[in-house]
Amino acid sequence: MSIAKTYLPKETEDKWYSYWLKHDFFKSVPDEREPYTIVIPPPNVTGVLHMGHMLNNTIQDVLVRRARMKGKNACWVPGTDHASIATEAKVVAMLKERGISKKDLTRPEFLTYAWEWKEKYGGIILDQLKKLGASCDWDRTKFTMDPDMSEAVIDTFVHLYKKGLIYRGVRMVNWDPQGKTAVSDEEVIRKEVNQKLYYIKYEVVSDLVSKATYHEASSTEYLTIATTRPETIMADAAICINPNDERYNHLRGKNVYIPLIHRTIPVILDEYVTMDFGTGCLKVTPAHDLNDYELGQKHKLPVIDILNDDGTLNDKAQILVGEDRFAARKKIAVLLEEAGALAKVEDYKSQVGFSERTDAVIEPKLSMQWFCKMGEMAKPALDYVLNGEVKLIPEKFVNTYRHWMENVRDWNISRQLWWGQQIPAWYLPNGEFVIGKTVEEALAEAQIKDPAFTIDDLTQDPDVVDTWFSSWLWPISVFNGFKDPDNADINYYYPTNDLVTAPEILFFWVARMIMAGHEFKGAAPFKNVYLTGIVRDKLGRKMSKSLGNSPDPLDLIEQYGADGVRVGMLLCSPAGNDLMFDVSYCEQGRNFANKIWNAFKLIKGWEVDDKRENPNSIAIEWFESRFNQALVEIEDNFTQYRLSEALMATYKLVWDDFCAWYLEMIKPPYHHPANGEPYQDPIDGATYRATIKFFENILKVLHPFMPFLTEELWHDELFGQRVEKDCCIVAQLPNIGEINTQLLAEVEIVKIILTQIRNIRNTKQLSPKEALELSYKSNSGINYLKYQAIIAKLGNISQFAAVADKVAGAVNFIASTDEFFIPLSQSLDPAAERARLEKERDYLLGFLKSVNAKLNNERFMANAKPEVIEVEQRKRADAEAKLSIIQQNLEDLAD
RNA sequence: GGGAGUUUAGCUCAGCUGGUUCAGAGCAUCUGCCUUACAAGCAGAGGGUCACUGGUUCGAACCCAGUAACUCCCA
Repeated sequence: MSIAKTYLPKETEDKWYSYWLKHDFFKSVPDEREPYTIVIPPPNVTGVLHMGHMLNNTIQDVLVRRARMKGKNACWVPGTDHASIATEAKVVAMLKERGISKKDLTRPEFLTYAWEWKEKYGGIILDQLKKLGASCDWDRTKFTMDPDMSEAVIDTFVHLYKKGLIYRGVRMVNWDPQGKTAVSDEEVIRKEVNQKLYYIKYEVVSDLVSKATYHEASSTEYLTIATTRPETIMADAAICINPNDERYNHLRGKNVYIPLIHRTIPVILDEYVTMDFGTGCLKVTPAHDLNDYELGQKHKLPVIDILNDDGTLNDKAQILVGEDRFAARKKIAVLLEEAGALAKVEDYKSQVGFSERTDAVIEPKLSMQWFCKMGEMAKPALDYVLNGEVKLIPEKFVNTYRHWMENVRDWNISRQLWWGQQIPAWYLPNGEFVIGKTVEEALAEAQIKDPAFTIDDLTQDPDVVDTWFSSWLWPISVFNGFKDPDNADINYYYPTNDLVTAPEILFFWVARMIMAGHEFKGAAPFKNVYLTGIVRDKLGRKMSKSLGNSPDPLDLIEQYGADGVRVGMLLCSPAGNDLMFDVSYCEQGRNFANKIWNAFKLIKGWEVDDKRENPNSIAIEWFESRFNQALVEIEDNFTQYRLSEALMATYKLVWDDFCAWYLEMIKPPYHHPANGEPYQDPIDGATYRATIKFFENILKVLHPFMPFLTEELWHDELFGQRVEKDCCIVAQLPNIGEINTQLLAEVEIVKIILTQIRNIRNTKQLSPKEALELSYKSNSGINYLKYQAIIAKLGNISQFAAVADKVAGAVNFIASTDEFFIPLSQSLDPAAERARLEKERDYLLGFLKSVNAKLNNERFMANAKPEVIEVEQRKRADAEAKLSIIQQNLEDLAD
């Protein structure tokens, strides 16, 4: 059977993924090995795979696969979160399509539909991850609303309530009128919006006579306020001026009428008001603005809420009742105009909050919510990061983290939704509430207050807790660490090792997981947090569905293969930096896979002759050293979580060192007899076996990056018979062996010699087929005879000899401090030769000057470290040696 | 307005404690090659005022101060 000309991912990916699954290679159970654990950042059940997931999960899979190959018991726990708001919105939309309205359903009916939806769509994203090669232990797949996970949430709520860390209070919340729920500050996206600033005239109440009995136009006085929200004037509780603002001295202690509704409100004084913004008069609307609320509290102003939950005006507004807030804004502007109360309208830009989930404009709204106190919990969570027990990668995020934790606000954990864990609070007929894990427990609590209470007296709070209130428990709850806190899994896997996530949720999620870890396990949930960047397009725009600038990850896999895409993602993803993604990176990944495939094809095609001598011992020894050197680099990069650099080191090892140099060195030559068929020599057994060993080791190193291709090749008969469970995925990474640094350095010089020879061929337009003669004059003491075979083969050199004197009339070049000569039939161009030599001489003279400047500087000699001085001296010696050669050549040219 | 970060080749990025021939890598570009593994390839080459201005130092891409542009977070 002939081997395909290029690597064909489609023929291998599904095959090996099923094979891995069938043999339980992803499965982890506690044993005596060291554990390596990652819990997946659970994607939303509403989601489909996007480029951010691709990046994030590629990184996790690379880390997990590598740990597995280092002999650790690797466990990657997958799962999804229930995403209250997003999912409820999806379900509501689905019902609407079917002509069902949420408000016609009971809570259990609605939840039945929601679970149906989750069962149908909730697993899509996990199935997509399989295409990428994710080696999760699927038997451990969790969902944040699994019964045990929900139980942990409720237990936690009760626990924190009893500790006094959860309370109920009226607060100004970010209200999403479309989702009809409060959202956290972090879920509000601020955008600059073009608005209008309305200048509205409030009539000052005359203190002489009541307006009804005595009205004279000339005596009417107005003050003007500027607002972007004229529809809220009906909720005004006061007008505030700065006590230092002399313009308004005369207004102190007075009252004004709200236009249109003619309600009287006082003028109050507070330094909070900015004198030079607008008119310097501020309308105070405690129900509809956070700052106004605080101002209202301070001055004991009434709170008049004129908005319904859906953003329409209620009857407290008196006018425009039932109108949407934005429609009301337009209409009231007209009404004010007609009433002569609108002084002017200006264009104005300001920040407006939008709901991350529904994109509705957030309405600040007072409501009764449940809160979790953060202050006490933030302190230890900050310490874990500051003292390095939890490492953030890259480190720059420590500052951001600290800033947030030092200014943390209490966490509003209630959501006015049905999809999620219902808050375990029950209200009594008198308005008091009790907390209990179950209604029975709640009843017991209630009966402490009054033994007469029965279950019928209890009404459960209809709200659910925030989804993050589930996911902050994730690293503990996936191992059943709440119900059974001493079980084998949690004891073995917790704390986990690495968490890979986006910086955007450093606070929402990472910080809170650390808090929960401390509170419930007394230990941080992970040791390292690797923060990935945001995937952007090459214009730097964030990839999003609405922009349509995001490729479909599954299409990419289809086009470039999973391995190609994985390589492509990693090539452009330094930790913590956004990455400018472009499909050309995947193309590079695919090309790399193809390169490896072709190296395989080459080796596969060789005929072996065990009777032959091994002519390649130097090449083999060299590659072995080079391979070990690369292993050190790669290990070092992984230790520092520099995954793209680890990949690049691997890439160069394979492409440059193995394919371009090693394989070319050992490749059996072709012969083209004058009469007869061309034929290739067989390869000797020693070289063949060494090469296969190298290749197998390379497959291991590549495996975490390119699992499918490596597994496919691993099972080729080239490597002998494999038993069923002998797979690349569970192979152990090679140990780092000896590195012969002298050999490595000398081969670098040999490479320079070969590059020079090729260069000469190029510039002199000599065919690679035309053999050349090479002689050399060694000053360095390098034994070039050792490398004669390699130089002869790769340079197509027919004669290679040491000479005592320079060869006249030959092209020459310098490698290290040694001189090389190639006699050519064509004569040299002395002018060009001179120019080349002079250029090189000038460079060396300049270089020497700078080195000498250092060495002749007393303060350098006094201050620099001895090894630095040594280096400088060697630099001088080398430069001087080269210069003398060039000088000599120039003189000879002059003769 | 407050805080953090970034700025190095056409693009994406390395450059660790200031000192290796230090100005690098990959991609892209250019030139020449269909050379029996690979044109998704091979061989070679070009490409940079290290954002700008000062300072510290024997020595600065690196340390300090200021300036500019961009990004993010908070208000």
